[in-house]
Parts: sequence; structure tokens; C-alpha cells
Amino acid sequence: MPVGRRGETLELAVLGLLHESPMHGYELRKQVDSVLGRSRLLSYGSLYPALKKMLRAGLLAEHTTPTGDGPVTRRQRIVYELTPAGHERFTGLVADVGPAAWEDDSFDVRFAFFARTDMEARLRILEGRRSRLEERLHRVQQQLERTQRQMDRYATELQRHGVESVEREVRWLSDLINAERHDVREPVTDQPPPPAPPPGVQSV
Amino acid sequence: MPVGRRGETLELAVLGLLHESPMHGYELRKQVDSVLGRSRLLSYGSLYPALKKMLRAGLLAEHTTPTGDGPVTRRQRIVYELTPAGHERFTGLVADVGPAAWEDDSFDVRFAFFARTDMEARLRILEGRRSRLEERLHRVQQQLERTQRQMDRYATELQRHGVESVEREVRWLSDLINAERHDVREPVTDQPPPPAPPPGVQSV
DNA sequence: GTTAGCATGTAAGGAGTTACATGATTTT
DNA sequence: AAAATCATGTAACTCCTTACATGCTAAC
Repeated sequence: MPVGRRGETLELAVLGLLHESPMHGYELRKQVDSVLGRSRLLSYGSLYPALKKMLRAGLLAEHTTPTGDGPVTRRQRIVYELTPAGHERFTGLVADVGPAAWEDDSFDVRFAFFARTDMEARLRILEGRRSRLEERLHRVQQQLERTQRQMDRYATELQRHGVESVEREVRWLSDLINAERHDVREPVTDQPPPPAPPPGVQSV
Repeated sequence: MPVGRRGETLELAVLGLLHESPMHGYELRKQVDSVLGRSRLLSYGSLYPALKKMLRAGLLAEHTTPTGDGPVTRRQRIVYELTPAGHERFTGLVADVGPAAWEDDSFDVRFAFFARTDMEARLRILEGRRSRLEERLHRVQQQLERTQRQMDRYATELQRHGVESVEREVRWLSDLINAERHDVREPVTDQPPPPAPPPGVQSV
């Protein structure tokens, strides 16, 4: 079976962040909110139960901070870290290049941990994501052409803007794919690449 | 009280579409998917219960299509139309300019029915939406500056792209606000393409 | 001394999806 | 005759949010 069905995006985010360093829940929330710049902030009502569940599943280990350590008495915090099983799980998840990794929900998290993903998997995920978006683009573009005349200017404008956003997204992915293929090490510059037509890359 | 809290976006979409013409459920789904070009398609498991609920609430009336009408026997379809109460509800919803109308969820639907919304409400909603996005922008930009050095290039790139997307969205809203203010009749066009750079791959 | 931020949790409920169930009609 | 599309619905489940509950610590 593919590693998992759904809603493992929070799990992956937690695993990925704890992979870098142990943390307690409150800090974890801030990091999740930061790494996945989503519109809504993750609520504790989601996070803490998820942590408990992962504890039970043996992916995490908890240990409380010593209270009377220094002169400053901080509140007892519960610091989580990955178990070996948690490491394995993380490795398994980032290696999953199936359609689940291209979904709107998961893609961002996957991308955030691309540094821990090997290049082949990165390419597959980027390309999968791109073709998913291209399908969507075709659907919406055709719809726009078909229905444009019977829609008012606001509805039309909304669709036009939607199309442009997806086009932008596709371009972004294409750039990333090119960068992966050429393994460009140079920092982000506006150096135009050599005028030779890049092989196999369709212009977007 | 403000008209309602949450999740009235499907309700608004249905009311808005039926406001234009009566429809049966299957057709309604396609229209909802079309008008709100969301990533996932609306499932019948959401739509039909919602319709039943609105029926019970007296917002909709149903009538089945006559079967033996013409030579062609189409399947019985249930056509929904707005009741007077439904019309009122729709009018109430589009007149609501509170924060709920600026949320990610609702904004698109509100915008889609801007033709049925008076200009003052349109301006308030556009401006509210813009300041919401600007807040988000500041948050994320500051975060990007703070954490940039301790993040790998993928995490950084993700945030950079996120920032750019929001900036784009803000510009779009600003254009719309200007158009409203000047009551420009011309459609909102992209700035005339400067002849300068070839539409090649931007650096990543 | 009071507000703001740190820190952890639970209970109830909302909004949606998937999978299931059924059957007619149209196209290939 | 099979496959695709039209058409309507229900049950179970998932993921998430809001609201509640509790208490410590830092800053004003």
C-alpha cells in the first residue's frame, strides 16, 4: 500500500520538524505555522491530540524538562523527539512519490522537507504536481471560454484571476524542475540561461 | 448579529446560482465547481444534504420535472428554486460586509456574486480582504527575514513563493479597488507587456 | 496587580469527503 | 453489449476549529 491515505500532512510536518530538533508542543505549533505558511494557524486542539496519537503509535518519545534546574523556574514542558520508528516513518513518507504527494494539502509539506528527499523523488513530485495543475488549468480555461459570455464581469474576472494564478504556479514548478535537472548551484540570480533551447522542456 | 458565522459559503453559492435560474442538484454541482474554481470538486455528499437542509429552512422550493412531457422520457429531476425567504436570505448575505466576508473561504463566493452587491459593500469587502492579506504578508515577511539563515533553500523558496503569491493577490485587489473607485468600465487588464525580456524562465 | 504571553489539554461540533447504493439514459 | 454520464441519495468517518478549563511567568 502507499504509505498512507490522507491527513498525514500534520504528521509529516511534526516528524520533519522534530527530525531537525526536539521541541515541545507550543514551539512546534509556531514552527508548523511558519514552515507551512497557511492562512489559518494550526490550533492546539489539532496539535496536541495528534502528538498523543503519534506517541501511542511509538513514533515519538516525550520527556519533561527538569523543573528545578536553574535559578529560573520555567514551567514543565513536554519535549518530544523522534524514536527510531519515527525516523523510519519520516523516511518512508518523504520517499512516497505517489499522487498523494501532489495534492494541494500535502505538496507544501513535502516541498518544505525536500532537503531530506533525494533528487529523483523531488523530480517526480514536482512533475506530478505540475501535471496535476496543468489538468486543472485546461479544465478551467475551457470552462472560461465556454461560459464567458453568459457571466457577468465579476464572475469572469474571478475565473481569469484563477487561471492566472495556476499558470503562475505551473511556471514556478517548471523553473524548479529545470533547476533540479541542471542541478544549478548558483544562487538565485536573474542570469538568463544560455539561449540554447533546453532539451525536453516545453515552454510554459 | 452578523448574518452568520461559518460555512455558509455553500449556502450562498446555492442561493446565488438559483437566484439566476432554477436548477437541479446535478447541474448545481457543476455550476458551483465552475464559479468557485476550487481545487477539489464539491461532492454530492455535501450538496444534497445542504439542499435538504435549505428546503427545511424554507429557503428553497422543489418541484419534480414532469416525466411524460415529450417524446423523450428523461429521468425525474428535482428542480430547486428560491422562495421569497430564500431571496431575502441571499440579499442579506451579500449585504454582509463583516470580517466573515473577507475570509479565505467566503471571499471567492462573495466576489462571484458582486454583480448583485452594491458598490459600497463591494468596496468594503475588497478593502477588508486586502488588509487581511496585508497583515498576513507582514507576518510572513518578517518571519522570512528572521528565519532565512537557519532554513535550507527549499524551505526558504517555499516561503518566498508564498510571499510573492500574497503580494500578487494584494495587487489584484488594489486594481479592483481602483476600478471600483473610478468606476472604470474597461475590464481590469494586465499592464501592457513591456517588450523587454523574453518570456523565458525566471531564475529560481 | 493586571495584562500578555507561555504551556497543555478536553469536549463538542462543523463542514466536508469517501464509499456505498441505486438506477436511467446516451454514446460507442 | 459495454461504458460513460446523468441523477439522487445515505452512512461512516476524518480533519479540523471553537470554546472551555487550567495555571505559570514576564512585563508594564
